[in-house]
Amino acid sequence: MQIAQVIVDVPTRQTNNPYSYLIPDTLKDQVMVGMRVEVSFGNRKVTGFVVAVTNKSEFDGKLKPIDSLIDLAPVINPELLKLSSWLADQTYSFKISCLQTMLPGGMRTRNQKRLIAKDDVIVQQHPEIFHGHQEIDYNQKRADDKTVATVLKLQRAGQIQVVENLTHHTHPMMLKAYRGEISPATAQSALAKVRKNATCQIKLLDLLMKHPNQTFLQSKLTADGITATTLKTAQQRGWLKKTAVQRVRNPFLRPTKPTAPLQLNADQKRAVDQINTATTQRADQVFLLEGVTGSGKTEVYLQSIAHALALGRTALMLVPEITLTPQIVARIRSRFGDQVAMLHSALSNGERHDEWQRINSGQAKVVVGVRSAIFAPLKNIGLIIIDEEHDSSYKQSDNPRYQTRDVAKWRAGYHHCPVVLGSATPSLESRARAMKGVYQLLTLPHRINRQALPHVSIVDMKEVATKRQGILSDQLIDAISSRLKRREQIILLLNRRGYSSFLMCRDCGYVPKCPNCDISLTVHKDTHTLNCHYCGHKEPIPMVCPNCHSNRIRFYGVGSQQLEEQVKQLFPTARVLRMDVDTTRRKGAHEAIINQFGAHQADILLGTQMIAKGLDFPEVTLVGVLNADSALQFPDFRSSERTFQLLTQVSGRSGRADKVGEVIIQTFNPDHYAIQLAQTQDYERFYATEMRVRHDGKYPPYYFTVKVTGSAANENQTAAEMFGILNFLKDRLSSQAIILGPTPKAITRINNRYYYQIIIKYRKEPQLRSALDQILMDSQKKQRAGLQVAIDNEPLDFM
DNA sequence: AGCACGCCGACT
DNA sequence: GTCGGCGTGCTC
Repeated sequence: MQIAQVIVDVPTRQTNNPYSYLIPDTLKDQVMVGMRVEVSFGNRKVTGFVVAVTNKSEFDGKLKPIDSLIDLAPVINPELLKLSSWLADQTYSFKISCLQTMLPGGMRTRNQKRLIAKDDVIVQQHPEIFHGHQEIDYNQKRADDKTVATVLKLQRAGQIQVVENLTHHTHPMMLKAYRGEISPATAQSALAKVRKNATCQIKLLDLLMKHPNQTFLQSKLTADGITATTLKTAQQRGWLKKTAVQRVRNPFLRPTKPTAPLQLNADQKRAVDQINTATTQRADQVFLLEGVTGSGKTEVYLQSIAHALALGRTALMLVPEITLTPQIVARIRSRFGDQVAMLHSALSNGERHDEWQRINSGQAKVVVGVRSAIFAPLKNIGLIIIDEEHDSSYKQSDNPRYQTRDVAKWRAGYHHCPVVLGSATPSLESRARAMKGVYQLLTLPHRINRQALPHVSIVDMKEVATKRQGILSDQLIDAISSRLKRREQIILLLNRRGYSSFLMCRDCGYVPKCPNCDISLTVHKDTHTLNCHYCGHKEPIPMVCPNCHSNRIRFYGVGSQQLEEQVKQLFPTARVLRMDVDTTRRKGAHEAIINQFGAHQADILLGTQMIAKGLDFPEVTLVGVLNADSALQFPDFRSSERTFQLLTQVSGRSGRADKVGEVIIQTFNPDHYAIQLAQTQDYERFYATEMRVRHDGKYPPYYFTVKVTGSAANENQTAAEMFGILNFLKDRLSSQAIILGPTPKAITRINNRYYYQIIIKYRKEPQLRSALDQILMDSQKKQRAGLQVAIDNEPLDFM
C-alpha cells in the first residue's frame, strides 16, 4: 500500500508536519515527491505538497485518500525540498510557507467556493446571500460573520450545497487565432469570386494561398489590416477556423547582439582565476569581491559564469530589486543568449511562470533575478553570484524572513560550488568574515578607465538661510545652471525614506493624522488626497484647518513632487523627469523613464533611492543629494552604514565616461563620519570606524540578534503579553544575553493594531532556539485573543 | 484556517 | 429546561 506524506496548506504550528494520505489505485505510479495534491483535510479541501512516499504510516487512525493531483511533474525537486525544511527552521516559519515561497507567484492555488441553493424557497428567504440567484460564488473572507453563520446553518440543514474547487491562479495565456482551412487552389478560386474592392478579403485569401494550413494570430491579422468582420465572414465561408494558441511570452523586449568577453585587467583576471579554480575544484568557497564603482565587477561575473557553463554547469546571479534594469539584463543576454532566464518582480505571473518552466526543464542555464530567484530550480549549479550584496532587498521582510546570502551558501554547500558576493561597499557582516578568513577577499581597487572618482563637496545646510524654504543650496543651484548651459545631465536624489510632505496649520499647528495609525498623512497632489502609507486610508485635502478653521493650512516637508515643482520654477526651460513610487507604479514606467533620460530627452532626473543604483548615464556630470542625513535620524544601528553606502553609490553615478563628475551633498550633519568618509569614498576607514561603533554598542557583526514583535488590537494587552514573553526569555537564556524591551515600535499603531518589540542580542545561547519555538507555540493559543507574534532572525533594523 | 465539541448565562 | 455565547483542540 502506498502512502503519501503531505504538508498541507494550513499555516499553523500544529499542522507544521506531514499528514499521511492513501494513494488511490488510480493515482498509483503517478504521485511523486515534490508534486502538489488536493486532499480533504478535516471538512474542506486544501492543497498540499507530497514530501515523501512510504508504505506505512505513523498515524493509526483511518487514512483518507488523495483527491487529485495538481501537477503532472514535481514542482519541488529533492534539493529544494531539503532546503525548505532548513529554511523553515532557520526563519521560524512554517514549512508550507517555505515551499510556497519557492514557487513562482501565480503557481499558487486558491480555494474557490460556490453555493448552490436546494430550491427557490431558500433563495427567497435569504436575499442578502443569494440576491435572487440559485448559484453564487462565495468568498468566506469577504462575508460578514452573520452571513458565515447563516451559510453554515443552511449547509448543515442540507438546504444548500457547497462546491469547492481549487483553481489555478494563472492559466497559460491564450491568444485568439485562426487556422487556414482551405488549399491554395480553393483560395485561388475564391479570390476570383470576391468583389474587386473587397480589399480585406483579397488580402486574407492572398495570405491563405501563400501559407496553406497555417495558424495566424488575430492580433497579427488585424495589424495587417484585416478587419474583424472579414474574419467573421471568412469563418462562415469555411476559409478559416477559430482556434487559440498559447502565448509564448518573451520578457526580453529588445533583441540583443552577441558580445565577446572583454579584455580583463590584472585585478579582474586574478579574481576570475580564483573564482574559476573554485568552480573547477567544486569548492563551496565564498568570495567577497570588493570593487569600487566602475571597476568592472560585471565582467568578472560574466567570465566566471562562462567558465561554469563551459564545465557543463549552470549559474545563478542575483541583483537588487531596483537594479535589475533592462541594461543589465541585455548585457548578460548578449553574452549568453537564450540560455538566460530572468526572474524579475516586474514580470506578470504568466511570464514568471514561463521563465520558471524554462529553468525547471533545464533549457535555461543562467538565471538572473531578484531575491526570490535564489530558489530557481536550477540543477548542477556551478556558481552563485550576489551583486551589491549589502543591499537590503536581499532580506525578505515577511515570512519566511530569509537572508538571501544564507540561502545561497546553503545551496552552494549542496552543489559544491563557490558563491561570489560583490559590492563596492560590503556589508559589515561580510567584510568582517572576509577579515577573519571565512570568506576570501578579492579586490578591484581601480576604475576600468582609470578615471578619477568625482569631486565630492559637502554643503552644510545649517548655514544655508531658510529663504526659498531652503531645499536647494546656492552651490547646488549654481552647479545645476552651469550643467544646463553645457547641455550635460543632472541627477537629484531626495534621500528621504518614505519621502513625504504633510499638512500643518500655521495658526494652531494641527497636523492631520491617520485615524487608524500613529502617523501623519502624506499629501498627494496628483490625486488631491491625504494618504496613509501604512494602511491605505485616504481623505480629501481640507481647505481650512479642521481644528481652528484657519485657512492658513499649508504643506510642509519635501516630497519629490514638491522638489519637482521647485526645480521647474528655478529652471523653467529645463526638462525634468521625476522617478518615484508614484511615477513608476505602472508596468514598464520605470524602464521608460530610464530610456528617456538615457536618450538625453531630459536634463534633470530627480527622485528617491531608486535612481541611486546601477544606472549608467555617461552624460551625467552632476549628482546632487538633498537631505543626505535623513536616514541618520532614524534610531537604527544600520543607518550610518546605509547612508555611507547610498552616498558612495550615487557618487559613482557621476562622470562615468570621459567627463569629470561632481557630487554635491547637502546635509545638516556635515561632521558625521558616514558623510565625511563618503566624501573621500574611504571604505576602509568607514569599516574601521563603524566596527568600533558596533563593538561598543554590542551590535552585529559582534552579536547575533533576534527581534520578537507582538501586536494586538489592545495596547495594554500587547504590552502585558510582551512582558510575559520577556520574563519567559529571561528565565530560559543565560545572563550573557542582552534582552531589550519590550518597547513600543517607532510607529506604535498601524491599522488599529499596537506593535511592541523585544530585541535579543547574544553570542552563544543554545536554549534560544527552543525558547523561541515555545513562544511561537504558546502564541498560537493566544492568537484567538488577537495576539500576533512574529520572530525575525537577524533583522535588518530594530525599528 | 475552519470546524466541532463542550461548558456556562438568558430566554422561547 | 434549551439556545447560543466563545474557549479549546483536532484535522491524516
